[in-house]
Formats: sequence, structure tokens, C-alpha cells
Amino acid sequence: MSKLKLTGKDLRGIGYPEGPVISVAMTVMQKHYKHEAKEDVMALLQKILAAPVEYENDAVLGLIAEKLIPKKDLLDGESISLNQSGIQFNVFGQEHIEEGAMHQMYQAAKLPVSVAGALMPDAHSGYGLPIGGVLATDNAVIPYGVGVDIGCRMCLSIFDINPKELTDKESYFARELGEATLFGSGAQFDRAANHDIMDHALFYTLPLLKHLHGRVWKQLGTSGSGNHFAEFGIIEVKEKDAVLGVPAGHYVGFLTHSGSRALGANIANHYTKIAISKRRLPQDAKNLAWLSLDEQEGIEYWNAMNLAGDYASACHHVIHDKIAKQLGRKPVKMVENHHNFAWKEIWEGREVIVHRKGATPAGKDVLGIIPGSMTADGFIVKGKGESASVNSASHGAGRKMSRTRAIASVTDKQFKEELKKFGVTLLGGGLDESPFAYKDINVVMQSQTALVDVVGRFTPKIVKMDGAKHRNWSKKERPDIVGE
DNA sequence: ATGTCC
Repeated sequence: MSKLKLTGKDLRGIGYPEGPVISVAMTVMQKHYKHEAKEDVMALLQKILAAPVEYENDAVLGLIAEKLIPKKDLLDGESISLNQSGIQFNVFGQEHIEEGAMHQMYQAAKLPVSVAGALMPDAHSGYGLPIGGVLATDNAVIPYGVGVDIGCRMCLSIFDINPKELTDKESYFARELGEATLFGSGAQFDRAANHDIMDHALFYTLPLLKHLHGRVWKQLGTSGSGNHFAEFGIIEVKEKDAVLGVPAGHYVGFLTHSGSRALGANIANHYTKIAISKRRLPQDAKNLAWLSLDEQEGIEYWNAMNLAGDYASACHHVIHDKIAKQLGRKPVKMVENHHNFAWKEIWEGREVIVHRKGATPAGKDVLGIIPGSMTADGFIVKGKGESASVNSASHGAGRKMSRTRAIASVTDKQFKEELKKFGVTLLGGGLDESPFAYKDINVVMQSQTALVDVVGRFTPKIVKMDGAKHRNWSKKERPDIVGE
């Protein structure tokens, strides 16, 4: 049985317009019509193009049809000016923050919907709101104020196991770590894990999510790429904190950092496009386009974002449950938090939408995790509820070097020596994620003593990240030779 | 961050 081969060129050839419909049509046909003859598929695609409204309610073809039906409200987006002067916002650790991130935050402060904001000491520039940016708005949600990896988060399990076992039985822990999750862009399991989240009604009602359901399911419990990791380390609790509730002592910790994989990325990109077409902002602020929580698309985004957050959480839980089962232990405590998300919160007596894009929630007595790097300690923190930071803290050390610069300026030898110096075993992981690429977490923590208390410390010992394997990459794309 | 339609 020959498999359907359909290209963007084929689609454009029969008159399909440039835009998302091309990829949607390719994905849909290759998934649901893969064994049909190409001429039949092309004829069907032509019919959909000629009369998309007739296919609008088709469970499968409706996905293509809806991209071909012009949406009136998308065609006449309103033009919006930024305010002359923005809201005041506080910057923590300003001396460490690059100019680009400051500029992005100034732009965000001038949005007509902005109420309050803050910049965390690990801030650096991103799309829309800077990474490390916190923005509270009035009844509006900014998809790129949350970020592409919706629900990117930390999860820590604390096991009452003597940390000496980590060094004594390193190969055992390394093997368990290797089997607990999958890394890599596009990584998915052949056999999907089970979790109630996959029964969520939105997967069956929102066209965008319908066609993602299968892939999203197989990605449950995977970790993705970039700065995502899973690691074993030593937890030190100096004295028992009432909220953390863990007695003073040393423990084995299992810490994960990952998000909502393809699900969140698709939701973010879909709704930011809608926001951008509905609200035309000046060029350098255009990625800050928002959706109102009173309009259909805003409500849809809000619900989908919450689903992506729950899914990201489920992914971590699948991984942590596996580890607990493999170790034959129940964690004495789990701590977890989103750091790319938006919440409805009360700020200075007023209901606002708080976007934290690379920022840890730090409301009064709220626990969170701020990781360091693969060799630097991370911290279990307890929020102080500081209004000046809109109840937030940093989400890590922050990058000091771009990926390209890290790859160009750090050698494998230096990298290996650094790992050895700290007694860290690394599985996967590239130069772009080496400790040299990150700011000093201790300096960052010093800049936010007013925001959080440290209630525990995590020292990484066995770290797993996406490998620098360059599987299908062309020479041009291989990061190890970028900058030659 | 994501297998980024060519």
C-alpha cells in the first residue's frame, strides 16, 4: 500500500492560499487519507476549496474548511496605540538584566490593558513579554505574555533515601532516570501512558485540539528539548519549615523541568495569531497582542491554556509516579509550580490577570522551585507575597550566553572538567546548556531576598537532558559547528 | 519552546 505523498506545492498548485491552511490540509490528509489515491485526495481538496462552508461541520475536513472561511472579525482588526507613559514596574537585580529585556518590559507597560508589572533578576528578551517578565492586566490575556511553552514547570519529589546511595548506586539511578522519560523535539512514546487529562472535553470540542489529541497523548510523560531536564540530586533541609513540612536532613530529590510539548506550542501559536490580527499594535509591540476574556477567542484561549497547564502537570506526574514506583518509595513531599502561565489573582485589592513568563509564583507562603544549572544548586522557596514583584520571583538563573555563543566559546574539555569538579554525571546535554551559559544563581537569589525565603536546597548529581545528537540535522543546522 | 507546509 503506497503512502500518500502530499506537498505544500501540490496544494498551492490547486489554488490553496498561503497560510496555515497548507499545513493543516497536509496534516489532516496524511493522517486520515493516507491510503487513498493522490488524485482522489486532490479532487476532494479542490471541492473543499470551492465550497468550504459545506465541509465546515465535518469532524475531519472541517479543520481544513475553517481555515478557508474568512473570519470577518479577523479581517478588520482594530489599530491600537500604546499609552504615552507606561505603568510603573519594579526591576529586581537590574544590573544583571540586558537592555533588550528592559525595552520589552517598557513596551508591555504601555499597553492600555496593563495594570502592574515587574521584571525578575533572571530576565532576558523573548517574543512579546521578556522571559522573567510579570504583567498584570485588566481582563485581558496575552498569549505571548504566557509564552509558547504553556505550563512549563518544575516538579520535585523528595524521597527519604540516604543521598549516599546516589553515589554508591549511581548506575542504578542513572538507568532509572534514563527510562523514566523521553527527551527530544517531537519525542513521543510508542505506547501512550494513561491519564484522566486525555479525556478532557476540550480535546473533543475544540477543532485545534481534535487533531492534536493522538500526538499529545503519546507525548504524555515526555520532556522535550532545550533547557528541559530530569535529574537526581541531594536535598538539604537545614531546618524544618512549617509550610514545607519536611524535617531537617538530607534526602534524595528527583527534579523535572518541562512543559506542555506540542499541545501548548500549538495553542500559543494559534491564539497569538488571532490576537495579532484582531489588535494591531506598533511593530515592536505586536507580539503583546491580547485577547479579552469577554470575547469568544479569549475564553477559548483561557480554557485551552488551562488544559495545557494541567497537561504539563500530568506529564510531570507520569514521570514522577514512574520514578517512585521504580524506587519502590513514596515521596515524603512533592513541590511543583508553573512558571509560564497566567492566573486570575487579586493584586492590591483588584482582580487582575497575572502573566508570568519565566517567573515563579511567590504569593505569601506559596512553595516553588528555582533551579540553578546542571552543576549549580537549585532552591525550594517560599513566597513572601511581595506586592512590588506582583507576588513573583525568578524562575532560574537566567542565561548569560546565547546558545550559539555558548557553543562557540566553551570547549568539550572545559565542560567535562566542570561536571567533574561538581561531581555531576550528565546524560545527554550539550554545550549550549553547560553551566557556563548561565548566570550565577547565588547572585540572582541575592537580588530577590525580599521576594522569597529559601526553605531547601537541591544539589544536582545525575542530570538528563536532550542529547546533542544531531540526528536528522543538516550540517548547516548542527549547533556544534554554528559560528564556524 | 516546537519535528517549525515548501
